[in-house]
Amino acid sequence: MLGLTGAGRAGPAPGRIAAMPATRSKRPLAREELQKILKGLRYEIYSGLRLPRERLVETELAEAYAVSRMMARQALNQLTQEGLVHQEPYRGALVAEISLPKICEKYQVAAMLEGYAAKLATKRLTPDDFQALAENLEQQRQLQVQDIQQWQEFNRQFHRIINYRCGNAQLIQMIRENSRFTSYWFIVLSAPGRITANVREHQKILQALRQKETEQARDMVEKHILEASEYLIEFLKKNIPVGVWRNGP
Amino acid sequence: MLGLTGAGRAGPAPGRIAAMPATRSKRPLAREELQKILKGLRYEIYSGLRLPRERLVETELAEAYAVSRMMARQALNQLTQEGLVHQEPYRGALVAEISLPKICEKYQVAAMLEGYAAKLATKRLTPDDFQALAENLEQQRQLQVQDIQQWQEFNRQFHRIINYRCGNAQLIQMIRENSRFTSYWFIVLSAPGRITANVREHQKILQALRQKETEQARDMVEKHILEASEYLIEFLKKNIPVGVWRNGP
DNA sequence: ATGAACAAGATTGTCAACAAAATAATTGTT
DNA sequence: AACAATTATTTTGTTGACAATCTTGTTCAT
Repeated sequence: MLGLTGAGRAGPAPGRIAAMPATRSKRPLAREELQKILKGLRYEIYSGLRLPRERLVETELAEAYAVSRMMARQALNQLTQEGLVHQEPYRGALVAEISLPKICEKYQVAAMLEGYAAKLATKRLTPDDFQALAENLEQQRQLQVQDIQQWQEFNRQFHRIINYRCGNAQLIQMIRENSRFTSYWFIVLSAPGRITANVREHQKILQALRQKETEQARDMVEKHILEASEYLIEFLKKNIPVGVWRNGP
Repeated sequence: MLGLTGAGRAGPAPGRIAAMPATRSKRPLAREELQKILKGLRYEIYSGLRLPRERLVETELAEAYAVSRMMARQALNQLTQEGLVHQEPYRGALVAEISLPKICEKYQVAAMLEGYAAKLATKRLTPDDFQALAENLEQQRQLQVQDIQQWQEFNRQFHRIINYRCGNAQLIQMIRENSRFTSYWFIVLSAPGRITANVREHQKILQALRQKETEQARDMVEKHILEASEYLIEFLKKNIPVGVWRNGP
């Protein structure tokens, strides 16, 4: 066995002057390259640039993103775990199919996660948080109907304040991963008229949180998200975007 | 763009007689090798054979499991994503530290997930399922106090029947991943005396499910798991196993 | 024509050698 | 002897070549 025994993590290498002032290293830091191709691919898939069932050839990706094939490979593995890509041995990777039932499931999970987060948060929200939430709501109310982009940002912020006060890092992690998916589709929810309803629900949620009505707060958040998702599903059924299957795997 | 356009997934390669009857291929099918080292490492970490902060050197693992270094590498990446291993660039991999707060979080998440699953399951459980649940409970009741291993199996089965009827594949997946962690620690719960209490709670849960009391079923499952976890935490506080930190990162 | 055998090309999976970084051991200086 | 600088060793990260597999295109017998 090696020297590093138990707790004694040897500090930074003792004798070593910082020889290079700015040029960190010759190698381009593959950690960042992986993030680059991951972000790029996620964007391309979510935004519809890469359609479901489209092939993702390793060499092509490697060239397109100017990374090694191994990096592309690793990125594909990661995306497979995230559910965006489907892989089969010796047959390569395709953009995963998105089906209406799958979207429903994702939103159901989101409702569960954020509802529980709200329940936990009732015991941990600070006066500062309530202040921030109230200000956020006030800004939402004053918003014009056409500021969809802006409202979306406020909406995300509102939920984020609550979620991040749940006190459970695992849960926060799960919410973040899940909402990587849902937040893309959320844009459709911003149909005019739907915004005012949302703001009203937000107000009720804030009220419940203030009065420490844990179960009520949870119920409200759950229903809030489920209702919004039903709206989205209804919309999608009428107006299916490219690459969404009605009843997929 | 390549040939594989749209839906037309070409079937299995047309002309090719099954030349080799049994010997599938020369290569040992690395897919299975990866599972081998993954399972082995998970077991070693969970069972305490590998303690937290212990170094996991790629070459050593490769030799120990008779796989290539790349396989060991891949396994470590996977385990890092699962949270069992901690990695730092150019410094290697250590067994992740387990802290009491982390265990609490995992159980809280389990309670949320399975509670919601129970809620959803009330609308989908079939008469056959109820039959199976009732039989399971009967067997639990007739169990002797010392049959801890056996009872654990029944307990897992009971919850599995409910969870798998939630109708949400995403949720099932999350439960499965989470319980990879919790199910190991669950063994401690089987303190004598605790079993009878558990069986009583199971009975109440079954009753609520039968009467389609969705919210009540959910509450009960949540409390059921949280209570059990409190018991476990209490036990761990007094009798900390090697490799569990009281307040870790 | 139809469809099976075969060959050619493309793509994925794996491994081993090499480069970069970190850690440990050694040497030299005060 | 204590500390800094250097060298050596170990370990990780990456690249490129090669093998296994799948896909496609062609040929040939029926």
